[in-house]
Amino acid sequence: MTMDEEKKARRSIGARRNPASAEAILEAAEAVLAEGGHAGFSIEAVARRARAGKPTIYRWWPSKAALLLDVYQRQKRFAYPDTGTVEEDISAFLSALLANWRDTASGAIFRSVIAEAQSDETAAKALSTYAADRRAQTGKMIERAKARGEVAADADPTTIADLVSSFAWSRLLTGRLDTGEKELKTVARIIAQGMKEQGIKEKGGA
Amino acid sequence: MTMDEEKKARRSIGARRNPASAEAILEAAEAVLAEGGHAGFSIEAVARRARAGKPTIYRWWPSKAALLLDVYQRQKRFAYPDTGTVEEDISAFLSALLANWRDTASGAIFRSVIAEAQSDETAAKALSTYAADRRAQTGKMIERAKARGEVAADADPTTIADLVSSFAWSRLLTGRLDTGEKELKTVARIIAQGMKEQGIKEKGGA
Amino acid sequence: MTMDEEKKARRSIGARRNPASAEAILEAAEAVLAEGGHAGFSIEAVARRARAGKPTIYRWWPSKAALLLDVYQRQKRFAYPDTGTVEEDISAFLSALLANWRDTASGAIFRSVIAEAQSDETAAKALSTYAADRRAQTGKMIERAKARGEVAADADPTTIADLVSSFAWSRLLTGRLDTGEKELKTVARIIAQGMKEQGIKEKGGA
Amino acid sequence: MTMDEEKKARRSIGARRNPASAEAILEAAEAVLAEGGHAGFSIEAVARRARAGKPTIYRWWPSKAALLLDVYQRQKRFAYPDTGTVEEDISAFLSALLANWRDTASGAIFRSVIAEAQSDETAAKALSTYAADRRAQTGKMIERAKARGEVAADADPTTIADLVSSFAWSRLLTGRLDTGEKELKTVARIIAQGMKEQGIKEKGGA
DNA sequence: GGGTAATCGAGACGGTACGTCGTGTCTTTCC
DNA sequence: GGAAAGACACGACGTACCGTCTCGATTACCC
Repeated sequence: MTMDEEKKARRSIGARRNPASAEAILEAAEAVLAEGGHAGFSIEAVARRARAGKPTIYRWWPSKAALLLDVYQRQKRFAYPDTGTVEEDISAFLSALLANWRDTASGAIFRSVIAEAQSDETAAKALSTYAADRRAQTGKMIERAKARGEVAADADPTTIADLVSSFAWSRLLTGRLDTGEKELKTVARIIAQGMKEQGIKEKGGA
Repeated sequence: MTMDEEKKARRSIGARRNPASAEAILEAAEAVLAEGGHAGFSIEAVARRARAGKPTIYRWWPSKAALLLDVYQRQKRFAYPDTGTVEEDISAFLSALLANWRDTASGAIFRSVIAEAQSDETAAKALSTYAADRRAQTGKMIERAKARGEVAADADPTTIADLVSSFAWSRLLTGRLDTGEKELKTVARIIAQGMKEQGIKEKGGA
Repeated sequence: MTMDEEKKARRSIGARRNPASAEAILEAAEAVLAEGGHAGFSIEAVARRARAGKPTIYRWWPSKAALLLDVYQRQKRFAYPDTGTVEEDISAFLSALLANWRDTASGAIFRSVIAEAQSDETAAKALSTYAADRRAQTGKMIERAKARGEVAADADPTTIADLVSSFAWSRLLTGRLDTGEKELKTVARIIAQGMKEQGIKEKGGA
Repeated sequence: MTMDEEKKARRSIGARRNPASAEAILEAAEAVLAEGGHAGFSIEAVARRARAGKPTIYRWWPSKAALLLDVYQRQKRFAYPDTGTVEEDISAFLSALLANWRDTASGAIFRSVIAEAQSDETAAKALSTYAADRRAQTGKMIERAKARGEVAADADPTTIADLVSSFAWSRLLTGRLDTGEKELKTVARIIAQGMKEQGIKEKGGA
């Protein structure tokens, strides 16, 4: 079936987008990225692998960044942990995130998105939006903690979330995804500890 | 002077590196980056602008990233603060770093370095070495705090330094260098607070 | 017209070779060779002059020599003589060949081809193929003579053809294309005479 | 001894040419040519192999061609055969010449000289002189035959010699030095036979 | 139900940049 | 002043992709 569909070159299905081609291109892009990393990722390589014409790609994705983003969107997300304490939540979150990046193509893909965003305006905007959304999601962990009274009332959840994901980004971008559980726990503990007294210090410091 | 010196093509000054060429190449690299951004930055363009041969560049800088890093370090003039408390040290450090990235070309340059490192293996290595060095430098702030008894004895200075610089990287890479002083202070406080109790928790957790 | 046609950059005309590009490249190659000689002949220079991309040249001509050979064959307009006797055929052939080399650019071009073949393997192959083809063509003169009974039945036409063209090559390579008709006739006579008795001797020698 | 002399870098021996360097350069040039052919032959490669500085080479040999010619001159020549009949003389000469080119570095060297002569004026002149000298030498074989009455009185020895060596050149330049004895004998026979009747035909043809 | 229009794979096109090699010139240091 | 050493500006090498194009075949939609 898959064979019948993909063995022979896909053809036009009339004056409209062929979903099979779109699918094949996204899959090929993911595979190319997983195998060769950002360095080996080129429209040519994707077209070759997808047995698609370059113009077909350019028709639907105006830039490398657009394709990259679409590929990243296809990646499925893992669930946010809810362990009962914010420290363990953070630790589990970091552990799951790094493992996901390490064990699937997501890591390579996200690295590419970030890299692309440094020179491509569209990618930058998309990444910015995406990151803000993630921070909001991650912030919910903090808000839960706040509701439990684990965290100072005036601590900003998104700033804390930012701190957590910054750490993960940094490990991704410098190829240190094999961070041990112990270090992750240390980081989680620092952040969790730091949040507690937040309010008191704020008053005193101002 | 500059004219007289640079008008005619530089020549070899014997079997050793010509500092004038090195200087011209770094200057040209900076200029090319400033004008065309990361996208327009190529060894060819730098060579053209510096009136240098490509092999001269490749002789001294094995990769695009190595050159970029040199340009970055050449431009960055940056003093590590020593205020007396680790919280203020971190806050001042972040504030100065982000301001430096925001107000000079060095932010754009460092973004390029990071982007480059995502596709080029030698670039990754160069960045890795550089980042480790920076962590060690930043770690000294933490060690000073430790000596003063501000920090739990078994807190790892480089992990803390990593957390601090991760935050800065993340702001750089997502174009949020205009972070307000207040937020920086918050971040500094969280980390500083978190470090205090580190030891106790570690014992309990182990 | 030529202006209108060539002023703007040629484009692809679909997934097939663009004859206009091929033509422009061959013309440019000829011009470059005429102006700079073998020393100044480079693929880069041809591409520049033809306003063609280097890959377009490499796509169709695997080596410098292949391009040179095409230029040579494009320019050489050359009819094999058929005078009725092999001696006069050879004499006329040599005379016409040397005159063609002397009076047009083709001599210089063919010199380049031979020179190129001494260092480039693919060039050597290209020349080898071409030379074998030429020997076969020239050999037809001998075969006609054989049919007329002018030549011993077991004389190998290609060996004879080789002897004839060797003489021409040697004159080309040592810049002695102004060989007088008389000497050419002498050479033709020796070879023609020598062929006659070939068979008898061969028997005796074996 | 050779070790002691060559192991350590040669030094200047004062304000005059160091014969050891000249020798080392010529030997290196020969070796490079033998190993890599004309393609691998470069002043750089020779300098590397001879452990000599490039300027030292340029000081004494103004061009690649000059060095090449010097290398060729160093090759020792084989003796001209004198078998008693011109046909066997020619056959033996061709056989020895091709074997020499095939079995020693001479072949590669001479190919290079010829190639170089196609673009370098100096080399062209030197080759021209050398070839004329060789023709004169080879011509002596013919003159001996003439004295024995084997050859028509008015046959020009150098033209015949030219025909013979042309054949050899052609085989060298097209990489066909493994020509069998039989074919060489055929060629020798044709030329020898052709010379006999030379005079008679000349009269008739004129 | 026949013409039009947009799609598809394919791959050539003019370009730019890659990283390497060789050129011939230069200068310094040592003899 | 010769020689080793090696840096220098230059420019060609052959390859990889870029983004654009034109092609011929293939439907779906609209008159």
